[in-house]
Amino acid sequence: MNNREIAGLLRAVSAAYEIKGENVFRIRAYDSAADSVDQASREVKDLWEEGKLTEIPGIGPNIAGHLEELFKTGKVKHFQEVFKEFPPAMFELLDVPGIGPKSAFKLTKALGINRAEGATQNLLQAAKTGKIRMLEGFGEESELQIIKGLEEFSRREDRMLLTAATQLAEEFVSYMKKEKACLRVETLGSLRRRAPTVGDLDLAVATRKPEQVIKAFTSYPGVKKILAAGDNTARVIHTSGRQVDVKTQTPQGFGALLQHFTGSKAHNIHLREIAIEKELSLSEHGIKKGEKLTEFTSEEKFYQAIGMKWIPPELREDSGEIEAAQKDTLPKLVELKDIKGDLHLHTNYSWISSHDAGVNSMKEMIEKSVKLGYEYVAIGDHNPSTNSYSPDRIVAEIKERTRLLEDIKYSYENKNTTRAIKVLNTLEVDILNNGKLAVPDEGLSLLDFVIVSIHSSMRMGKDQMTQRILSGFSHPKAKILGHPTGRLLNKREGFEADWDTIFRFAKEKCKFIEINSWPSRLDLPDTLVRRALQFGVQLVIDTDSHASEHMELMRYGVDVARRGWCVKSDIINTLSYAKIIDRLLK
DNA sequence: GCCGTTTTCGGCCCGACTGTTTTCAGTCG
Repeated sequence: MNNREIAGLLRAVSAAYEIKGENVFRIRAYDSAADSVDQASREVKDLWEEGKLTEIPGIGPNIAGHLEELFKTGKVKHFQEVFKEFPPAMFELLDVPGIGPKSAFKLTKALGINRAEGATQNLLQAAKTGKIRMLEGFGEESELQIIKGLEEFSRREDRMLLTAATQLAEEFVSYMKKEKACLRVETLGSLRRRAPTVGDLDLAVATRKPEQVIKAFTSYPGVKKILAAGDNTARVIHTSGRQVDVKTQTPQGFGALLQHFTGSKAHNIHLREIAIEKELSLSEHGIKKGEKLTEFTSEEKFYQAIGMKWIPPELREDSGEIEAAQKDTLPKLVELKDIKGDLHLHTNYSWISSHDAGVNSMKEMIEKSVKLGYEYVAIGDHNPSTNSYSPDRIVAEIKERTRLLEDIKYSYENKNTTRAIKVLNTLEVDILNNGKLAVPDEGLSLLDFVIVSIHSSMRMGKDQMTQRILSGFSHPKAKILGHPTGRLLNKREGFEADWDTIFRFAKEKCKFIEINSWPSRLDLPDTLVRRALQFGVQLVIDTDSHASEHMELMRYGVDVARRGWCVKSDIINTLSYAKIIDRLLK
């Protein structure tokens, strides 16, 4: 059972307890345990094997005992006992927008929908035949809401990639900025925290005329449906099917609004607990002491008022940032402008490549690097296909490519102008199933360094995969482990490996782990980035570009690094050329 | 059910919006 499934189970228990009228704090305990599991940097099952279950915040002796039983026997008797009173269909409805535990229970019970299979279809059928409006506590409006909710549920897509969310946000922000009543417009939520994927889009507007802002927002041509519109907030569905929320606040109170809706939920709950000790109450309106509300124009002042430094949004996940802000020990996070070169690119160089080639020439990729103001760039490609070439031929191909690159490189490295740039010769080389590299030593020796990656047999067992990676990574020329977990957001989980062992190895052998900036990768994931830092590992942020314009995606890799608490010195491609070749070529 | 550098008992985050209610419950973030 993976973390997502475990979190789902804990949420189901919470829902069941809610209907049973259990103690609200017990209900909340299961919810917060679920959130905590969702956010864990390691598999909960692994932590259990190491006897560290209760080190997960929100998991105490009781839930730990249940999870222990789950891992040992595959089920939890107590949970099964709890679930027994409820129609299995109920738990299927919990993910439908607008339906919470109470409604899910009432509906399934009253309509006799029992089976989990087809639960949502059966509910839709009941709604469309007017059965729901007859039930006590429901009416015509709620029946309509349920139909809408079910329709949204059935066509619900994955969470947006951060790139898509950024674009959609820009569309709304530029529209809202044209409305005179909007004094400031900012993004909120997971987008502002630069999370790898974003569910709903949240916007904040500073205004003295909220009604005008809400009107402008809900009448945006890209709005397909208005879900809610109050005095100060509104919620709509964009034509793309995405939900977009707007919240308004006066300029005097804008800092508190930004803070509140940037979240995360766990971060805010922790802040409010701290505030209570100071007899303060936090909300999106400001900070209350007794009945007296103090407003804040900026987040900096808001955080200051509760005794801590301003916290960069990327860190607001309640994973130690609040304590660090109180002690003024927050890291100075790496920034895009610190990056001095891209080390993982692909060109259209003509050999039969093991994987997709790029679309631009070596020269075009170098030109783009110059435009981005880089000091150096490593020109790479996938290794020649082992299916199409003999080992000798692979070496010959690399010789030929190296010769060509030397010529191009000469013209750039000797330019006595601002267009000068240092060029490195690299390849992304497959780590084969047996742990060997897909290029013979003689071929590797022609290169400055290589990036080694897994592109096949990703379902290998954890121990075998770990050994495979260590074996490939241990070659003296192998300096960077590319897109380490192999995950593809919304498509494929990363493969299993013992990351602690790999990080320990990387630290000891002076090897580097990649943060791949490709929007559907963002790999190493931020939680593992933070883990790597604990082992003293240095990382490299690359774009893995297959076209020159992809090189502009570097900021997304920087986002990941920032969420992983990286400072400049944790990232090797912030180093000068003289220093980085010392790391890569030695 | 969790948690503790004042506590191992007695606390536990805050508010907006909606619909179906005659004053509040449910859901959401």
